[in-house]
Amino acid sequence: MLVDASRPFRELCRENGIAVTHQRQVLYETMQAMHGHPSPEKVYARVKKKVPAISLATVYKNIHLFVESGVFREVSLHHGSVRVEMNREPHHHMVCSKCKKITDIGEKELGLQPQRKRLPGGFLVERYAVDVIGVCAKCQ
Amino acid sequence: MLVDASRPFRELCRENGIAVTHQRQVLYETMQAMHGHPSPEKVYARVKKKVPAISLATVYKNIHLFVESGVFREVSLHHGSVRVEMNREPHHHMVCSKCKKITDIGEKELGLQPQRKRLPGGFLVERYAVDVIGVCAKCQ
DNA sequence: TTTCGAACGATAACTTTTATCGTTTAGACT
DNA sequence: AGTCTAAACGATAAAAGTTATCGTTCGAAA
Repeated sequence: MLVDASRPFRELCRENGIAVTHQRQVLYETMQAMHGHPSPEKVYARVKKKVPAISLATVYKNIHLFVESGVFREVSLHHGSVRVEMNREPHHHMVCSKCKKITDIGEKELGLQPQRKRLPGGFLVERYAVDVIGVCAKCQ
Repeated sequence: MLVDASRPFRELCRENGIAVTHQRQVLYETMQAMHGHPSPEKVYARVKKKVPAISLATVYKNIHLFVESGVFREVSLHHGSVRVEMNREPHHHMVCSKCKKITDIGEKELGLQPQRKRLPGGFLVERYAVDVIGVCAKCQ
C-alpha cells in the first residue's frame, strides 16, 4: 500500500484556506525537493517535467501564494528595482514586511558587535549587512 | 568667487580611472543631494531637471560604474529575480561580491546573539536577516 | 451530480535593465 | 589651439522578469 503523500499538503492548504489543485501540489513537492535559492524559472523548469502543461504564470501565482501564506520565504525582500545607498554612515536597514519601506538604523543603535573575519568554507568577510524584518509603526 | 565644486569629483574620477563628463558630474552631484534609497528612475527624474537631454541609459550605465568603483553602494545585492528560500533551518547568507553566489550559514555558526525586539520609531522586530558580504574561497 | 467561484493555460502587456549603434566628446599628443 | 582616438553619449530596440487579461477547466460544497 502506498503512502498518501498528499495528506500533509492538504492539511497545509486547509490551515491556510487555499484550494488543493494538482498543479499546486506538484509545485509544492517539487520545491520541497529543491535546495538553495531557486528562481521562478528554475522551479518552472523542474515542475514542467512532472506537469508538462503547467504555465509559467501558474508557477508565479503559486510561489506568491506560498510566500504570502508563509509556506516558503523569500531570500531577501524584492524592491522591484536596484536601490542605491545614500547614507554614508555605517548602518543597517529596518524593512517593513507590510509596506516594504526601508528605514536606516545606525550600527550602534542596532547594537551589533563586530564578528569574525573568517567564516566556514574560507569565506573572507568584507562587511555585515543586516536587514531587520518587521512591522513599522504605521503598519502596526 | 565661486567654490569649484567640480574639484572633488575630478579627483574621485582620477583615482578610479574614469573620465569626467558633464553628465557624470551632474549625476554624481544630484545623487549626493538625495536621501534614502532611490531607484534609477528616481535619480533619472531628478537629474533630468538639470540635464534635460540625458538618457536613461546613461543614468543606468553610470550608476553601475559608480557602484563598481565603490563611489556608491547598492542597498542589497540584486539577484535579477525573486529567490525562494528552501532551507528550513534558521540561517543567514554569505554573499560573494565577485560571483554573487549565495551560501547559507547556520545561525549558530555565524555567532549572532539575540537582539532587541523593539527598535527606534516603534519598529516591531520579526526576525533578523544577515547578509555577510565578502569573497568566497573560489574567488579569492 | 450540479453548480459556481477559484484556478488554470495561453499569451499580451508591463516594468526594469541591457545591448546596439550612429554621433559626440574628453583627454592625450602634438 | 588643432587633431585624433577611444570612450561616452542619446535614442531606441531588445531582453529579462513579472503581472494582467481572459476564456476554459476544475475543486469542492451543496
